[in-house]
Amino acid sequence: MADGPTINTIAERAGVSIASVSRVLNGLPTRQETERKVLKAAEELGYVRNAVARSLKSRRTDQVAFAMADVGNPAYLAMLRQIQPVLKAAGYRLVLHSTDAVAADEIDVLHSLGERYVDGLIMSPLRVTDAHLEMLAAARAPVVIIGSVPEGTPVDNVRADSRTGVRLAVDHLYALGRRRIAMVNGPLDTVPGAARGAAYREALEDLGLPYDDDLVQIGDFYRAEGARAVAELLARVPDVDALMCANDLIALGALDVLRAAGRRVPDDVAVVGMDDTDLAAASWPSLTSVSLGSAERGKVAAELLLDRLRGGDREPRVVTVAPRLAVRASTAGPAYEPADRKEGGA
Amino acid sequence: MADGPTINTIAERAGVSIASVSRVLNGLPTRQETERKVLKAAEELGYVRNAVARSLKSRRTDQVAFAMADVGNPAYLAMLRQIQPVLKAAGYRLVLHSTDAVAADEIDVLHSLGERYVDGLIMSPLRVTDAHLEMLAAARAPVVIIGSVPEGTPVDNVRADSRTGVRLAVDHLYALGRRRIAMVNGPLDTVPGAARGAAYREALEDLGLPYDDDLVQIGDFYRAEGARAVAELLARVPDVDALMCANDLIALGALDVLRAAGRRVPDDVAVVGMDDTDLAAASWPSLTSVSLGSAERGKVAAELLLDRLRGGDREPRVVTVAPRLAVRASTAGPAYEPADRKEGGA
DNA sequence: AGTTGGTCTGTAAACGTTTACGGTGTGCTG
DNA sequence: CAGCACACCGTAAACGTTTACAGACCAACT
Repeated sequence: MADGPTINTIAERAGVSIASVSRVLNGLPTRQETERKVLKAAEELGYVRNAVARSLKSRRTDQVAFAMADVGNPAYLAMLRQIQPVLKAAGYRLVLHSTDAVAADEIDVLHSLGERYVDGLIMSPLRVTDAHLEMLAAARAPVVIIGSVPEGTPVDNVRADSRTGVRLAVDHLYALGRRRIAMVNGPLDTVPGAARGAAYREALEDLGLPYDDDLVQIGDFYRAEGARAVAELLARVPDVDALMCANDLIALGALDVLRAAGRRVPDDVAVVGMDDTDLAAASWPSLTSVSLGSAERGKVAAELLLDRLRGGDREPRVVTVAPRLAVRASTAGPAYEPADRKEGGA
Repeated sequence: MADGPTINTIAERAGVSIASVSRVLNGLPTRQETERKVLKAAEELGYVRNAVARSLKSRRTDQVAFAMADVGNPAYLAMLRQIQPVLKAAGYRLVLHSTDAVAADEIDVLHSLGERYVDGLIMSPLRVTDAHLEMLAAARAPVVIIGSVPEGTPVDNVRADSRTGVRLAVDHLYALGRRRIAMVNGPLDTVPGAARGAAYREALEDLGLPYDDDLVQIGDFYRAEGARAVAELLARVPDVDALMCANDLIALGALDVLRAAGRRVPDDVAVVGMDDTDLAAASWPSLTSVSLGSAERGKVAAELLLDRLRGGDREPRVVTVAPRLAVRASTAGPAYEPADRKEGGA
């Protein structure tokens, strides 16, 4: 691992100045003869341009960071899957941060923008505190936030619409004739928990269905917790005929419990999940799920950032991605089993 | 986004030289008074050290790259999940490459090591060509390969053991009394396909079971392809009582077809997948699957790389990670349904 | 008082590029 | 043949750090 050749080494060997070498390497107009000598020397030496030195001079790194709350979470992975190719196509490298859902880590990432090791940042914070807003206002590089940020914050912003998402699901269940539609939610002090709970209530009201406290069960966003919550719910309101779950994992837990209790899905109880993760198509019965467009949000975020890196000095933009209901067997019956999707391999 | 303060700005404001500023900022011994002035100025200016300039001088970037074949593939994601925290804890940033399973892209990544934008690389190539070996021999930074690499290649190497993995599964099926054990494989010209096919044959021989061409069906590593393959297989050998699938997705396809054909799992036909992805625990019945230790391979690879970055100049090391059989309901029956795993949320 | 030793600080070079500027040589025109 | 325009090239500065080296200062010793 001896020291590699630099532009100086080439200059010596080719008998020209470093300026000429640089010009050739950057495709600036040069006499053929010089170009030939330089390229020959570079080739022979196995020269590769030092990205760090170039960055120092050019004040750009061709790197973009993506800070996700949790490397394990399928929703963020869906974003990552879309972000990666967009950046790659534009010639940027991707630096990945996992903030482990810790606000302090998110602030750290924003702070580290000052180190200028990336040209921009896409971040999906799980909650936006005042400290976040302060750092965002002072950010030393363009930032795109996936999630909601107050009006007036000087960053581009890509939002989901969980309210409409929940409504799609509830309307769907209503259309199928269900009238005792319960909600199995995660903690209400989380952003998604609160939003989805409120949206459920609204959707019922708009349909003219009574809101019944007994039909709401709070657990957590995990499979086992979801199962526990559904078990309680079934004991309390045996006549429930549909479950709106705040999450695919909760919904999987619901399927476990319903199966154990001998309730048929969807005949006796219909089940809807949220996030439309890979798990939804894999479960059995396959799970109807509300997609909040993680994938698309990732793609849009990457495109917004690229746009800004290309110099757009326009107003901060807000894009809201429309939710979509993926109807499968857990509400619509076996005819909706997806058997023919191509999914990633080996 | 005005130009940020540099060490020079601080020096001026504090009335000292840039050398003193640097010393204070790096915790080298300094007179209290100087230290105070510098820190005060830095604080007031909101100074953040420029990572690029520092890297140029120090010849290290505190970045490590991970090149995975496919951002969508759960096996690589499992590696990523382990690699990320290990690097983060050691103070390294993670640069993520997706090579889209294209050999030329992998070569590109190896080549780009010469740009010195990272201190090291973890790579999981889907196949190792001569071009790979050449680049590896000339690599300008430490590399760890996840996958197999010939003896004598000067890089650390973390291997799976799919042969033993397949044997674990086949032995398990045999112990359950199955004697017509079929294999549903992916293309034989892929590395995993070939290895798993050969291992299946070996395992049967060692158990004294006859190898029967009719019991082998080639499809592809996707769910729909798996389903198609299993349908053909069932038509040809209706008395099959166990399916060894080369992949979890194939196995999910198998479950689809068996259900449609009215065969009970595992009573009539037992099913085993490979890779032990999240999908295995989510499906119903839950899927017995051979884990080839993707997660652990990622972890070990990260640790090996860190070790080398810390200066170890030792021989290249080879670590083989032992496979593990995750027994679930698709072979062992409902008692093995996992109902209580905590999995990632929101 | 002159040396010694020690602590702290400043000057300047270096890391490997890019690029503004001015100099050289060529070929042309008058 | 003098003069000019032009194409090409080299010198040197700059990007923002780290660090080797030497200078300045002070206290203490002979």
